[in-house]
Amino acid sequence: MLQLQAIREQKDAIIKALKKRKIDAKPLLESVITLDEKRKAIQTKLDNTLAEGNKLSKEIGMLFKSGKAELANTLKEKTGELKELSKSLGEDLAATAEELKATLYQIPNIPQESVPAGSTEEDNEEVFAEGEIPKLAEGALPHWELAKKYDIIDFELGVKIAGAGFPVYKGKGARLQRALISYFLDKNTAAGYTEMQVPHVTNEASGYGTGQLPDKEGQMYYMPEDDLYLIPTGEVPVTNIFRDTILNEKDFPIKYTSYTPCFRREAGSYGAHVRGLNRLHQFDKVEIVRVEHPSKSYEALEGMVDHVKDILRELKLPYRILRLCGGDLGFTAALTYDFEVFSTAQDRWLEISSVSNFETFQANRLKLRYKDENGKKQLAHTLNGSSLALPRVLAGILENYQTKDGIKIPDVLVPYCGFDIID
RNA sequence: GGAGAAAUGGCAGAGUGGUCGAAUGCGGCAGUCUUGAAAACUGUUGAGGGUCACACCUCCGGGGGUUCGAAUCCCUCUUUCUCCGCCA
Repeated sequence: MLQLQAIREQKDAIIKALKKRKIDAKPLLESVITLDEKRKAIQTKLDNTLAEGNKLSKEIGMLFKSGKAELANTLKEKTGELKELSKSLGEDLAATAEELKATLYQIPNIPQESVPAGSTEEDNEEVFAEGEIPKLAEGALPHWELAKKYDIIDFELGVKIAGAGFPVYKGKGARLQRALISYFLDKNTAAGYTEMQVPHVTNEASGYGTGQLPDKEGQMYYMPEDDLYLIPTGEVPVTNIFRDTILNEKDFPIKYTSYTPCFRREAGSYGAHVRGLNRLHQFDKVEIVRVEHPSKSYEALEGMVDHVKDILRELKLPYRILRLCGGDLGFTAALTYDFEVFSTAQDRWLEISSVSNFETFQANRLKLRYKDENGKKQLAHTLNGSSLALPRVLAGILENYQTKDGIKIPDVLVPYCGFDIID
């Protein structure tokens, strides 16, 4: 959520910056300003009415004490009027504030300067690429066929138990998943991230805090009986640790990592690109989350990017890094780097990590602040990234490491797996 | 799931109808003292709106009500604790 003050002071600059997202924010911003002015006017009127009422009440109290009951009773009539007035003003105020909030919720984050303009993923900017794309033998298979051949992932069994998009990992497949989770967590904690285990469901307030609500309402599994959402990413519970929090400057940097399953309804997905592990309703992910001083957040973002690079290097997977264009940028992000692994057998890039700086956008919703050196409260910056998402890394490993003898396990994972080939 | 008790500032904990945004202690911050630190002493220290700055307004778990006036009384929801039941 953008800050009201920023909208008031830099309306035109914000409209211009939001054009990178291919949206015309002018009407929204203008109605924010109008609504805010209206809110203030009503608030002032209400405050004055209440102040008058408070004053009268005190006088009445004094009069009763000094035995002037008659005079007190006359004043009571006056307070009755004030009470009715403040009630209706209060209703106006609530309605206006609600409308203002609803409008603010519709405005996405301002893209950072370096974000390229553009509307689709075609316009994303490749900023880095590394790793050899392996030459596979004739007849190399996509991962869903390898999964069947070596009996390590059973998609049909998942359909029986839950539905499409909920695979069952078996034997060495399951062990490889667990190995990846442990390996990622070990890498993250070695880099100074504190491991957290968090709830896999969240309440509505948490959904609003990180921006999944109201923007992505239909993408989350929702349990009406308990008014809870299954988390679409560990970002939600981990970042919400800091909702309604005032930090001290010395608390920075805050670095957390957490392994969670992620649940996504993926309404509207279809086609070949959702085959196998490419797009699932439930998948595992290890997330890194940072809360930073605004002056350090881009340094932190680069640090996170380097960290993910390091992991992909160790796994020896060919990857590239994209800077997302305005049109592809998530609602809440100011700058996002996507990591993609090349799947040789599918001959396409698979997104395996997304690393973003949200600047103050989430912090404003979360009311996540810190006290600066003058004791003034400022919004902190939040960041997060996948480190890493499991299924597509798994797909990448299966496809790129296949040989005629079986699927070799990347060296770094062998100690975690306890075997070096799936055959 | 059943019975009872409770919810107040970073924490602990007073406050049962007006002068209470709230005693006191701890913690935090600043200062005095000290070579430095500790101790001691002094001061300061909740959040939001509003204002150039004041004034002023709101907030004592959430929502509603009684009253001229509510942290305090009533209703309701939520959460926590204790006991019982069930249970990984």
